[in-house]
Amino acid sequence: MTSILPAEDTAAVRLQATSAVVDRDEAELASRLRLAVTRLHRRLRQQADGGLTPSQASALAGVELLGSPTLGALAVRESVQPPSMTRIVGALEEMGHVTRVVDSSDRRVVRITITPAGEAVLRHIRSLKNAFLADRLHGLDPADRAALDDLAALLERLVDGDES
Amino acid sequence: MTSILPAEDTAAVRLQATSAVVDRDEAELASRLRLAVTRLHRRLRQQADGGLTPSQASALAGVELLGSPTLGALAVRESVQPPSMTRIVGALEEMGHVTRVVDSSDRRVVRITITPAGEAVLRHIRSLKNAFLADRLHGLDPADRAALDDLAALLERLVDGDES
DNA sequence: TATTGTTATACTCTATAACTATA
DNA sequence: TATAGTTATAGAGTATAACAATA
Repeated sequence: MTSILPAEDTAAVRLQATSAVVDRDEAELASRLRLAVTRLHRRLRQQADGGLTPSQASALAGVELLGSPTLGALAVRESVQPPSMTRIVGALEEMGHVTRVVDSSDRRVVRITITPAGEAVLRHIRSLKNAFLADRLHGLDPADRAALDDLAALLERLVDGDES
Repeated sequence: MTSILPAEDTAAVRLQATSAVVDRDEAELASRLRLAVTRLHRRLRQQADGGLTPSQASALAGVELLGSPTLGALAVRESVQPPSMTRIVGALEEMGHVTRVVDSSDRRVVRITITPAGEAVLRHIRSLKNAFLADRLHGLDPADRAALDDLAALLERLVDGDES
């Protein structure tokens, strides 16, 4: 088993970096990440793990994480417009994975709550071993998995915004 | 400036890992990556850097990387079906970023070649400093950027498949 | 017959605009 | 008037099926 990480050391390059070089490198890195994410998304799109599309799975995880968010708050987290979230939540509700409850103190507001069935689906998704990515990751040594943990954390922070 | 990478060390967890735990961790990691990529893709979708959609930019980069690939080979790399690639390439051709040339030895085959204008667009995209991701990455210290370079390489390998 | 790519058509996801209900 | 969410409609991206050209 070989390491999934490239062997080359970039320290020498960094030592001679000027500010302009740093800016250029950052822009190039951003471009690489963007292209890789675009292609990976297409691969992931082709499978509906646990019967959910990627968007539905992401929204359901968001409902769990945020804890009965309003539809609007969920739309913000998922970077979609409210009408799009109405549709996604409608599909999840039809499958019995969430409930939509009108807020008693402000009846314009709808709160989305995950159901036990929804929790079960999330557990199922998180345990899938034969999905595209799980297959790619299978059998990595601990060092590579640690790097991947970092990568996942990084991607999550990049999406959520960097308030630190 | 703080490090973009998480501080916690996962080594302790790994040391006590049994095979079953490793499998479960891999599945969970795959799930995290999938959800993060889904949401990040939606953020990236909202901007058309350099006048290209993410799909067009990815295909154009693929043409440059593969070096005048056939339409079919490009479709495989981009994980889309041939009819989809016909459309993407058609758009790129209309913009003058690629040319479609019938192969002389097998006239069923179309070779896609990047034009000087296409190369210029790729350079432009790679130098954008105010795109969503570039903005997120701006100001990282060299150590973090080095880590990010590795993570980008890892992400690219995950998409391309792991033939090592 | 098999293969490469295109055309025709339909589906999914998301967006904007207009609307309803509530504040 | 302003806000939260929904409905109506349209656009982008991709897929499958059927087809044309070539091998």
